[in-house]
Amino acid sequence: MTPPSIASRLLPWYQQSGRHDLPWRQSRDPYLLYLAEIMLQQTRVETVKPYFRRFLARFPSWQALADASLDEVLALWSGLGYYARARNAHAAARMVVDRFQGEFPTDLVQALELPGVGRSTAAAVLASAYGQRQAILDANARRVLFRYHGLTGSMRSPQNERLLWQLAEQETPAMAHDYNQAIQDLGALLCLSRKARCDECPLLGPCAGPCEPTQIPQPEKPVRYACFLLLRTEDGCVLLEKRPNRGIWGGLWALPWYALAGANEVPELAETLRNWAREEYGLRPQLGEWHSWQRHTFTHFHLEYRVIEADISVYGVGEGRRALFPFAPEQLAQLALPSPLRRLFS
DNA sequence: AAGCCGTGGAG
DNA sequence: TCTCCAAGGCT
Repeated sequence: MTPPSIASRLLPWYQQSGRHDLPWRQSRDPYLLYLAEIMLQQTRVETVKPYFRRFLARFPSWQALADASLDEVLALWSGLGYYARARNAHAAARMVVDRFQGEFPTDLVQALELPGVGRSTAAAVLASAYGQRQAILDANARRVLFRYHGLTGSMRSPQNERLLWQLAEQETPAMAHDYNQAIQDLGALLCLSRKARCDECPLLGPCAGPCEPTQIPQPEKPVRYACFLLLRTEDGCVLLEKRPNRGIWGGLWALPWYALAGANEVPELAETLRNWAREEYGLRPQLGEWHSWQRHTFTHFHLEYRVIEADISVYGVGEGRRALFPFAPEQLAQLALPSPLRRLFS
């Protein structure tokens, strides 16, 4: 007892009610479509729009992106999050230029060789850029297919994962480009995760209804504590260090991060910080004002941090184990900074 | 396979 | 204030 195909009802609705004004909707440029797909991973459309505009203006082609420094790429990604996407996009552009003759692959297997391009992203680009019949399975398509076919259990269970991909392939018509956009619009506009607007849905009837996947209880996020050292030189520069490409804020510029065991004040914390600054960075800062506690939530932990101001009179690069670089206040806006630091400096 | 990787809006 | 979650992919 299989329900009728989704496409027959979905496509007319899409023509009428779809989001046809999105900046990447009209183009068939593989580079532009690729960039949109990467930025949209785990990220809302409205958040992406201004980043997409700026990024495309500065890096309008594979070649432009490949020629850029990673530092500048990250600077334009700053605030968008999941910075591995930017590092991967930079590497992918170089791979397209060097290995694929400057063209996004037309073959799914080759597209999957690009770092940061998984099955759904590759399929989305091949469908929209080249008109191929390729099925996507993003959060929207997942939710729509899950409900339409009345699935039960967890969305992410291996069984449902296989089943959802199978359904995605099965439902995707030859006009995959329009269908892929349409099912994403349906998920974003009507088939919402919390309150599905079934009364307006073109799939009402054959759809099994707004059945919900069984929620896997998410483990509580642990809280970590830290203080950030805001070091200023006598000529007003701020000292920043480049974070390693792995881990939180990979490749971005940040303040020295001293991990604390807890939120409780330690009597000798100032002395500890001075010793740490000397051993790690070769500095002898004069500590100043504490900022108030702030909370920043990452994917898998909360960070409670406070900034402490500090002045240094003598500064030389390379005196400690870890390098710090001075930046004048007017330079900071152009840097690849994580959001909390962009706020701090603004 | 499950943990890792950001951020901001919605409720 | 807090949790949830959004055009996922990598290790």
